[in-house]
Amino acid sequence: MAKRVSLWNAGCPVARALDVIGDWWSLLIIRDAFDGVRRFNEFQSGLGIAKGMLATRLRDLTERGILETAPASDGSAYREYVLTEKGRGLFLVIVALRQWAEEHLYRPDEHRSLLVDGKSGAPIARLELRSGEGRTLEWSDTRVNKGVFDAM
Amino acid sequence: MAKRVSLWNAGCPVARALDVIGDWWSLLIIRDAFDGVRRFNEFQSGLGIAKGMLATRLRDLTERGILETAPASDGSAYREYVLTEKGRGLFLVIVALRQWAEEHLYRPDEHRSLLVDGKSGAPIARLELRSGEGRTLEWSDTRVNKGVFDAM
DNA sequence: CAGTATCCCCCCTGATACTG
DNA sequence: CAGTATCAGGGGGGATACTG
Repeated sequence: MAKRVSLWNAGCPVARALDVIGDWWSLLIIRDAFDGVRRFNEFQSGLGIAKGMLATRLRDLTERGILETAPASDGSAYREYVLTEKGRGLFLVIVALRQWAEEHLYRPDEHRSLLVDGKSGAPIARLELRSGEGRTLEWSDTRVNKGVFDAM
Repeated sequence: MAKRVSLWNAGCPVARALDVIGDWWSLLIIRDAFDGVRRFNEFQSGLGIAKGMLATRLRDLTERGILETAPASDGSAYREYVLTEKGRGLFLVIVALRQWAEEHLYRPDEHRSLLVDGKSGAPIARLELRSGEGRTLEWSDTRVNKGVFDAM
């Protein structure tokens, strides 16, 4: 973020997304926020990030509308950082990363945290790509329409 | 990648995934690979990345099993970089990023590329989180089972 | 606890030149 | 075209000290 060259205007949503949350710390902060972390020091000690960096990241994410600050829920004098609706929209990105890592980055016997259905406790299903009508698609069944979003 | 502090062993699949593909260029290279880019110079001119950086990134991604090299398909003397099965597994990560950006980072009238069903040309469906039995879930319906060993 | 302010190093990254 | 080598800078990011 705040990098020399921005791909914000590249017309590719992937590039624009990475322009906003594509640095190494942001998604980890967001992941922690999904796990219920709200306070500065919780983020700091949990991530092992330098305080200055964390302050910068929290400010950036807030400016970009992914986090917002709220008065402390426990009545203390400090702010809490919570995900906005826009921020919560990143949940599927986190899940996709998690599922890929589970399938390709772990040995079967390795211990890891697991995302489960809150009620049943059963693991959630693999994300699937579907057509508008609900057919399951592979990557090779898709194609990218370059900028053909004509001026309606 | 190759950063001072690695979260590889953190027991959180998200952290481990970011450790491997969490830098800014990697996902853009992978996105281009999904779009059919295979040659060094195609990546270089398409991304505007410095040649040295690109060489490093391609090497890293190859070492990590996300890309592999193949002899040029057109008979020329050079290598091509193509996604492995592990690399192709990142497609849903790209799609999730794309969908989030489309929903939260674009004005309705803004020009952008579009991922469509290769046959019908219709846009693909929004990814959905589902329980093992197929029920649609929200973030708030889930919980993370911390691994046995590591905190996080 | 929740930051801000400094210092400073290292490495990411770009630019350029060189090679096969 | 497909890289490698080298140099230079800027800022990411850690450590520490300081403040309310």
